Amino acid sequence: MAGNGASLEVGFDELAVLKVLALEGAHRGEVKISGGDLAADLDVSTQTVSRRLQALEGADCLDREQVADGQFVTLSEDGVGRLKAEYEDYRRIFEAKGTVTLDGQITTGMGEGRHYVTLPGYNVQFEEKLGYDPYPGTLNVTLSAASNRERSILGSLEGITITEWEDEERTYGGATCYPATVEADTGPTFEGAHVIVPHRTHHDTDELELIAPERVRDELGLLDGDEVSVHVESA
Amino acid sequence: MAGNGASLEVGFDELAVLKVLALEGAHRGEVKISGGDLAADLDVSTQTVSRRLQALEGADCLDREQVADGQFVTLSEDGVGRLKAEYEDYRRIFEAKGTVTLDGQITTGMGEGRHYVTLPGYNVQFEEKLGYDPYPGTLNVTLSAASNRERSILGSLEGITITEWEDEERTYGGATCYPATVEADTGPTFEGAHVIVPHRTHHDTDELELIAPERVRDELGLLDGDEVSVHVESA
DNA sequence: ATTACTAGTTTACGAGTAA
DNA sequence: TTTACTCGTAAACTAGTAA
Repeated sequence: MAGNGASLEVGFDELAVLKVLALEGAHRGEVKISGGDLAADLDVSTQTVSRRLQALEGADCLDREQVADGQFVTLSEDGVGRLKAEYEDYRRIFEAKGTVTLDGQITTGMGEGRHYVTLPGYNVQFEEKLGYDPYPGTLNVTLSAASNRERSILGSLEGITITEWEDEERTYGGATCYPATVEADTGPTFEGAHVIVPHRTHHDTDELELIAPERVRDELGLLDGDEVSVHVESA
Repeated sequence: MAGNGASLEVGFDELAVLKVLALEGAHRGEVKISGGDLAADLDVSTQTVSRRLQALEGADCLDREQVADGQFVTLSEDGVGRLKAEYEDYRRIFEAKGTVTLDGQITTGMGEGRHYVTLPGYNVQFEEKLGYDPYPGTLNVTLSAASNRERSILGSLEGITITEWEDEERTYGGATCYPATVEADTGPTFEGAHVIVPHRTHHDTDELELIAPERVRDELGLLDGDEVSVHVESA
């Protein structure tokens, strides 16, 4: 925490400046620009551009060499990295990427899965839409911190929708299924499972639930705590 | 200018919200989220999230349906369009796009090109890196307003770097070359030329300089004012 | 022409509160 | 729990000036 002068934070506004600079080629090498040009592109004042460039320089996102009528700017590795992270986000959004791999440990759920999977309103849909009658129980995986952060990528995949239904007593919420392959840390894999994501569930869980025609635990010889990789595909 | 309540402008901060929503799949259909989750993702307060969602809704970037414990959000065509525009920018930056076409009129430069092209420090590099000894002179094209705006895309193409050099008197700056094909308005084309962009040049010029093994003007029968399309490729 | 400082104003923020 | 108000404060903006 060196006592740097002012706001050296790189927010979305600063990122926009980086992007414009990269569009001019500053990620590839030295590019000459003037604050006025940037100001016009970004629709802000030249003073604001000046400040944002200082912030970016202070955050080691770019190097500058000022001359009489402008400045030469080169994006640093850090700067390009930030842009690349944004780019990766947009790719995840628009290029329905084929697969996502999530890592975690086998865990024992609270038995809810077993109950729900056997309910007729769901079971009929599983047979119809997934093509099999699931083993009465779910394989639960506690995701690693990194994978849990990636969990949201599932939303960008094509899923198989299980619609909500009701009986005389209550309503049962819908869910989305994604084809998945379970790979045990020790080598063997199980194909033909599905990740099932209930629509009405707390977002802040780090558990992934899967269903399959057979009991995956038995097929792969999995015990609680065993590491697995779940390869999720687009439907 | 309808007297809308407050700041309905969609800035980069609001765009960031759109992006997070899209990562959750909101560009594909209804997605359930809570302001708190978004606030955590974006590292801002829930109040700010609330305000930004209102701004995005006011700008017709998304539709919302609020329920007791959160809200269902769907990105509108407008909202997805804004994200797509961003994505296109990032693609231009990172996916060295194959070709760019710039249009303009043939013009007579100030003869500087002829002088520089023949200097030994450059000539040696041309032979080595481009594979030919250029005709002693440059083909100058005054770009149309639209093409001049696209000129910056060149920076995102892979180029061939001509390094700076010096003699006893002074230093000669570097440049970047891009393979190019010149297409005359009348039909004939010349392949095997190169756009040359000096590193130390004013950004605000609307002239494009090309070098080639032969005199392109003669090969294509070009006169000042003739319209040409320059197809620039990635090296 | 630039860039960047200081000063004054506006805008955006987050805490608290209500529904 | 939610979402969205009000309100006091803090941050960011633009205008003007200097280098």
